[in-house]
Amino acid sequence: MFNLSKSEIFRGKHDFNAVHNRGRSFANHALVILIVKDERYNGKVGFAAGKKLGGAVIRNRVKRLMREAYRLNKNSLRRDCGIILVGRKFLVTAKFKDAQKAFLDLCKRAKLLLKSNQTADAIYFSTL
RNA sequence: ACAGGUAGGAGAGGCAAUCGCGGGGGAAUUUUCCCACGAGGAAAGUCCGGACUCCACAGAGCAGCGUGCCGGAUAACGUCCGGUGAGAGUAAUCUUAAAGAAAGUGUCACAGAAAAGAAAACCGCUUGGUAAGAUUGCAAGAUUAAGAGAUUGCAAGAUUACAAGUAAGGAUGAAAAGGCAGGGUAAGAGCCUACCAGCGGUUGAGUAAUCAGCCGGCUUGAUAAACCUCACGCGGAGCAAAACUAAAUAGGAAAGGGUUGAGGUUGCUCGCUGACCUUUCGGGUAAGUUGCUAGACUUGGGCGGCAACGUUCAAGCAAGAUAAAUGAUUGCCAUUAACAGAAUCCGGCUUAUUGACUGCCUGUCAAC
RNA sequence: GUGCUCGUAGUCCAACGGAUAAGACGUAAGCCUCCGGAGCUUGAAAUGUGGGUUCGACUCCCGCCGAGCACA
Repeated sequence: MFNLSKSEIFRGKHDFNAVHNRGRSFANHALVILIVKDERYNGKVGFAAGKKLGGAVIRNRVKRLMREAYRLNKNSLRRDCGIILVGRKFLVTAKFKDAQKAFLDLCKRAKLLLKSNQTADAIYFSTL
């Protein structure tokens, strides 16, 4: 249910450039979302963290936070587009709950959420 | 007890549950389940040294670069260990690119007399008596009534100029051609002597750097992290190395050069190799597999060595990704805790770093 | 992975091993003006950082920090 395997994540310069050039962007203090509406992508996602944020440890942490937020909520998102998440400085010191909240807010603004579904938290706790 | 020095290990989360990630193994058989494993002391900087791969299994000379007290360790090193000299500290201890300045060249600002040929005389000191000469003494003596006394000669002579000697003293400077004391001298000077420093020789100790003793002559600025000399070392490129498989209109086209030798082999000259190379135009790929982790390996013990380390025995297998794997939530216990993420692999160096801990040593104070 | 270059006032730049670190623009104060501008005068302001060599270091050497470039 909450798997996120390699085949669902963008690989290579080619895909990143394509989304970056054609996509629409939404941003808040924590992260930036780039979206391209294309059914071929089938809900693939990419994670990025620039060198400005810090060293390898910090960039890894930012990417992990974003991936966890995406993984736990991906069933309530639309699947007919490709997404790239770019980390911002807030995530360096943020806790997971704050990161997830920021992510969901941004998804609402980008109209990525499926209306009929329960909230992500409800799904999460029902599996426990 | 306080202060300091030094060596060292460990390096902040642990346990349980749930959801996930990476490659591996197994079961199942087409997408699931199970199992164990999964970042560091610096993984970093890329500052050195190797292994490995390809180019002659790696060649010669010059150039270039690096290292630089001595001995040892090591695969190797610019690393480490032990020792010597020099410097710092009351001491424990620490620091040290520490060969050669008598092969040659360069530089040494300002100041100062002089800054590198044993050179140089500004002040000072001494001698000469060459020149000038205030003044003093003695003698002669124009003029004069006398007092006075021009002038001349001889002697002494402050002082000035000149000549010569002198580097002990002053002044300048970071540095002034050994230091200090005595003798010596016209005044001075290694001119002579003792001690110290340095130089050369020699004897002894030590593998050696070096140390100690004796003798000798009598003294040589600093800088080589300036050029340089000497000794030693270094062939080049790097896992995007290298090999294989596949795909792409696809072993493309044009011009130029080429077995009378293209290109490669860091720069040049040789030597070696031996068929492609360069530019332009047009068009693409940038995918997979191997390399890829069992090794100068890890842990523990014995033996040798002051030590670095070597050797031997036993046990063990411990990441292998490729937009690149360690995270999230809850509970309990600790506690609010650093720097930080493998990318072919090892040995070092350097830098970043929380709160503590352990061993040994030194100094001061107190008590016995 | 490999190789190379560069760090000097707020900015752009100079500077043989000899210092009080030069210049331009900007900036501060004053003069001038009814006010401002222009002009004139006078200032302030720097060697990325820690060591070493040297009598003396922006300069030479070593270690860090930062910036940039090139190749595969």
